[in-house]
Amino acid sequence: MARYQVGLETEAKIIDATRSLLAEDGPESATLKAICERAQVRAGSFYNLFDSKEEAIIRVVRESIKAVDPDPVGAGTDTVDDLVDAYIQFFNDEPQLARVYVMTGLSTEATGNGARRRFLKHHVRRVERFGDAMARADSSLSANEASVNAEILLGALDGLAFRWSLDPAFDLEHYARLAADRLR
Amino acid sequence: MARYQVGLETEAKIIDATRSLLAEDGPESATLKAICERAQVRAGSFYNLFDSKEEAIIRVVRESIKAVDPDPVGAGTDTVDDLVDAYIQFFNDEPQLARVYVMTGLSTEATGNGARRRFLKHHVRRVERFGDAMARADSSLSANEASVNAEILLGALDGLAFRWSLDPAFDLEHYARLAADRLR
DNA sequence: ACCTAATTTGAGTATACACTCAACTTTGAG
DNA sequence: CTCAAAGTTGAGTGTATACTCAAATTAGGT
Repeated sequence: MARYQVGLETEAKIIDATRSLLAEDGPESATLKAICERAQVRAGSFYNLFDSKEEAIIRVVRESIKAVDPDPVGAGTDTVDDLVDAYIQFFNDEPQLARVYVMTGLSTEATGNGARRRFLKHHVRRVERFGDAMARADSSLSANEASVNAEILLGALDGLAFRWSLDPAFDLEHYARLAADRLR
Repeated sequence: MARYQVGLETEAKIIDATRSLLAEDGPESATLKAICERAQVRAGSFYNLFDSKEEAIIRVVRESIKAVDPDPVGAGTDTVDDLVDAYIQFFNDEPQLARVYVMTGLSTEATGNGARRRFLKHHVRRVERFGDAMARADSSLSANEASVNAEILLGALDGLAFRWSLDPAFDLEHYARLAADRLR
């Protein structure tokens, strides 16, 4: 039989609870008890929908990784500015997911050891996209040079994003644009 | 009565064990059991020397924060290159501590909530030092401009260091120098 | 209205964790 | 050598954690 509406809603409540907990205090605080309390659900209900706590956390982390780079199969038409704008917009529009991205992406806990590999793969993909955009903008750039430049720019963006996660008052948008201008 | 030699040695063994565990797998894996096994010490001995597991971890984290910026009361004579060199040297000479610096600095777990504040304070101090060096090198720079530039350069360095922690084959030295050249 | 499968419940299990302590051993200054 | 303090031991405590399951309830297609 197909799934019921209530089940889908419960699932959404659990994911919402997990996301907000991860964003507020990191993976350490996203215990089963905390998730269930916030979602207004009992443990048995959780395990009727998820195989493990990890599963819920990984879903949120994947969601955040996906959100930072919304169109990974882009036809290769976006500019560096487009990509930087998308990055900034992600932090403006989805600060909760953005915090999850920085905290769990950078922490390698709670999501087990595979998280490192997954995040690295994601990073390599992004370097490619940025590198392609850079090569398109400056035809005198070799593919390798473009890739190096992309690596540096992405390093700077991620470093500044971490800085923001330490102190939400940090004007990420301002600094990210400055960094992008100088590392073009 | 003064402390015995054996006690000091045990303390060192515990700190060594804690540091290597933190460097290998992050704070999550640095359990009391793991620390004691690696240090070849029983739990009671640990608690004869440390008030809590936290204490040992914080000692190592402090050690790493200190090592990244060895002379914070410098007489204001170092150049940006000096500072970047010191950063690179830290990662070359003390890769274990460097991993702890990146992983725990960026993760905010295991060391409680105060870790964020402490790390931010440390960061602000470093921005000042880099900013001062930049202002010294280019007298046309206002204090504020120098501080902004320092923030961007440090963001890039930290982002690239994180990249290295994901993949030890990443040539941090190369990229860090390139970033420093372009963000001077 | 009926009936099956989806969903919920909450008490219960197993385990890993940080930490304690009373008895014992070792250290090293006098 | 003596002896008090420093250090060690390891079984034991309490607690938080992730996870289970049989029984009860609810959803929704027919």
